[in-house]
Amino acid sequence: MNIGEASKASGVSTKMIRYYESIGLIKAPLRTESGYRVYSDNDVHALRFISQARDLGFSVEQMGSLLALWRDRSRASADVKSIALEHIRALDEKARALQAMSKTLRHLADHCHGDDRPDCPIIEGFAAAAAPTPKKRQPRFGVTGITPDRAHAN
Amino acid sequence: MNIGEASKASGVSTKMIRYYESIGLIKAPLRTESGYRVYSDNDVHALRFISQARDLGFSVEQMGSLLALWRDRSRASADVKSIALEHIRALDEKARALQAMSKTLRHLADHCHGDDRPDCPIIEGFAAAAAPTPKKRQPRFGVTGITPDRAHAN
DNA sequence: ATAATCCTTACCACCATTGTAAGGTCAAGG
DNA sequence: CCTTGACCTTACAATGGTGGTAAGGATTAT
Repeated sequence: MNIGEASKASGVSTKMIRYYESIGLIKAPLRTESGYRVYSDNDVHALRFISQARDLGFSVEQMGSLLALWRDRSRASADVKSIALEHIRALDEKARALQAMSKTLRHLADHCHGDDRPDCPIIEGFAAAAAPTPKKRQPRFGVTGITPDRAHAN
Repeated sequence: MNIGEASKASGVSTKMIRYYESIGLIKAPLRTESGYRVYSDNDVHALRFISQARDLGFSVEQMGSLLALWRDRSRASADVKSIALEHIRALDEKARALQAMSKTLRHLADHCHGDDRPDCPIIEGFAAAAAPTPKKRQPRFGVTGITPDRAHAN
């Protein structure tokens, strides 16, 4: 299986497959005479694993630990479990934060008339809410799906 | 107010303030004789607005639209509302996915012996789960709080 | 044989953010 | 008045993931 097929089979772009290899997240596969990477079903498996974990919000770095455990089957499954539990906690926490955001937003939206009067509390809420938060910003979040109408246009 | 004070007052780093200015998200402030940026309370307000929106997961691009609405109070609040609603939807969806993930992980963890036998189903579950998802990857998520033990070490 | 499609590497761009370096400015204290 | 330290200025690099592009070789299909 060459990289294109592996990509299709795993849902990971060829770009990212090579990238993951380059940072040592996956091991360098064998090559054909002519230098083509050759992947096994197992590799695809790993890629799908990665894709999955990525979707779950694991950073590439975090996946390193997970993958290490996966690869080295002799590692104690207790390790896996504890890592997983830690992730679960982080996951839940993130979901909670997300819902809090949603709730805040919804609350504001509920009090926004939705007509053409410019006194929508969403914006006031935004502007007024936060105490100067000197907390270090988390890695960005990007809940996409909003069409900005004039961003960067200045 | 110079940039440092504005930063402290708004919770936005001086770096980012300059960055936001450079991409036109905020307007270039007046300068002193010697070139120092001078900010007003209003500017701090806007910065806090940005900080807030950022925390809620709006991308800088998205904030462009929000900010435009904020600045131009005559714009229909319906615009704001629809943007917010769309964001809420995305937020909820993400939270849902996160919880599904957490649930899966927890389920797997529950069936992981936690001893030193290497047949922990977490990893198998991960690897097996996803159908090849050719969906374009969302901006990353960053469920932080896990210490990778050997990432990148290959 | 040739064309189309794939592969390879090597770059560059993006976003949001932080860091660093080299220099100018300001306020306080000696 | 001069030094010191904290601030400001710009400019440039790096980060993590990801996408794009280009130049050249390999494979496949016609």
